[in-house]
Amino acid sequence: MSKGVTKQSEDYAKWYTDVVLKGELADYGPVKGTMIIRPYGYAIWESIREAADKMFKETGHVNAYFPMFIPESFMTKEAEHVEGFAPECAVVTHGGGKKLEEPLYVRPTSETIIWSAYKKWINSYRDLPILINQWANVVRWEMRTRLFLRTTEFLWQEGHTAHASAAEAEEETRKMIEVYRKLAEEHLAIPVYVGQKTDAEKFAGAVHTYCIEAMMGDKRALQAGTSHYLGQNFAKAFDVKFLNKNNELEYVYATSWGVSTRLVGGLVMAHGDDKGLILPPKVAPYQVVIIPIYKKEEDRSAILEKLSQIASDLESKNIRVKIDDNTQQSPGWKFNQYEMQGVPVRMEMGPKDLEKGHVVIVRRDTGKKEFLQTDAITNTLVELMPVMQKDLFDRALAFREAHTKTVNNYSEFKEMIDEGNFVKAYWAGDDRHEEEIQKETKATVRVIPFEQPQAKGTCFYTGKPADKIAIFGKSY
RNA sequence: CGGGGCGUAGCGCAGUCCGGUUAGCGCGCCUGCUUUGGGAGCAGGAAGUCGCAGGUUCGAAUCCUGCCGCCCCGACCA
Repeated sequence: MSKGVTKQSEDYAKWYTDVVLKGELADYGPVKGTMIIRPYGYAIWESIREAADKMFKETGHVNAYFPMFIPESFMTKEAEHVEGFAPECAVVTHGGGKKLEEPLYVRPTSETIIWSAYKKWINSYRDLPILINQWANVVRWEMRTRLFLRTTEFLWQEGHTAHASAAEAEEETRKMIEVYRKLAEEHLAIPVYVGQKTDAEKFAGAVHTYCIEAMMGDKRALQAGTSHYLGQNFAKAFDVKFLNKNNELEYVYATSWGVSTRLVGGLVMAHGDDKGLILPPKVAPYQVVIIPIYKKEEDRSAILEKLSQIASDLESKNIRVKIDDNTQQSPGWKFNQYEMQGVPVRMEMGPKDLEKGHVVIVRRDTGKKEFLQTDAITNTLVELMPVMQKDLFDRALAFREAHTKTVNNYSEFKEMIDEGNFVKAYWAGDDRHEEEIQKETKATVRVIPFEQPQAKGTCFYTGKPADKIAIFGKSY
């Protein structure tokens, strides 16, 4: 196995795979498209999960769990939904050594099984809203898979809420896309465009879909989270009605929303460089890795004693620390390994440092080295963590802004897309126009941002008056 | 499903065209000694149904036939 990772400029896709495999985030499973999430990668997912779960609870949601097996008859109840999902579903036909009377779909998402339960639970407006989230695995038989970004089985959370009015459900849909924006920007340090999907890109079964959309290091777009306003589509399919305050029967209004382990892939591609991963402090399994350097046994014990003191001091301030005193690898090997794994800060201490009462600190994002007096370590690092978190966000934002171009006509559009940019332009086209553009340029409307300019304009493609701008890009 | 490529040690590969002793190399792994401030050195060692099945041949990783699997590009995809 070669030492480093492929350079981004040489082959970005290879770079990504190298970082994920050699950084020990994940490995391939035995079945095509499946993924083993290794402890280091899983720790990153756990951090994302904890942050998200906290926000869900703060917004009034509770967790529950629904079965993985869905009767075939459920899947076929919502026409658009079945059309969208049936081709990519795994189906169980046998159980207990016998052919099943009704095939069971392995959930690709849980709207159907959850709404079949909501039918039992909802009678009156007094039963609403229901604000349930579940953490689960889902299966989609994808043709082309990539670790974290698109795998046959993946982990995610799916919120499924039921409401007594369209307005309330719409408010929930918006509230949750805002939760995702915060998760991406404040926790993962990934800047995102927030807005609405076009009809061509929306969820199968939704009235409309909101999303957060991020730019990766190769300037391609990654859909990082979605929140769907489902209207009464699933309530009608599963006949879920409630008595409103006027004693009238009405179909229930629904939302669903999710983020997945894809976010881990987004994290890799939003911040990584030629040395590997760069983790924002908030998601890093350990924020500081401490590497002792010594030759003689007496140096070793003195250095380790000092370092464990420093480590427990940092831990008392809630900084996650790992001391690597493994003697099998050289310090140089460790430097490279932890850089590949994106640990925010490295601390070194050798005999000379111990003598002088300082340590060496190296920031992963800038590579800058500095000496720190031992009594200043804790305060300095406590202050450094939020600074690094912000710097990473700012850097990603500056990169995205530098590669988002505004255009006024189709030839400019093609040129800018060809160079790999996001394109921002007035848009009044429909599904058909979008398809034409995709055929010619591979780019699609990633999102129609909520944030819009005051002025109206002219659609760059159809020439019609347009009151919205859209963000186009090539996507993962 | 169409086009291209690849299956040889845990990983990455050479050897295949043109059949011929005991199938090599790098990394990793094991043992020992020396090392440790940017992927350590030396010595020794373990590890292979050459993707599977059949055929040709005195002899097959190598030639022939069939099959299986994987990767890349395209189609497809929240």
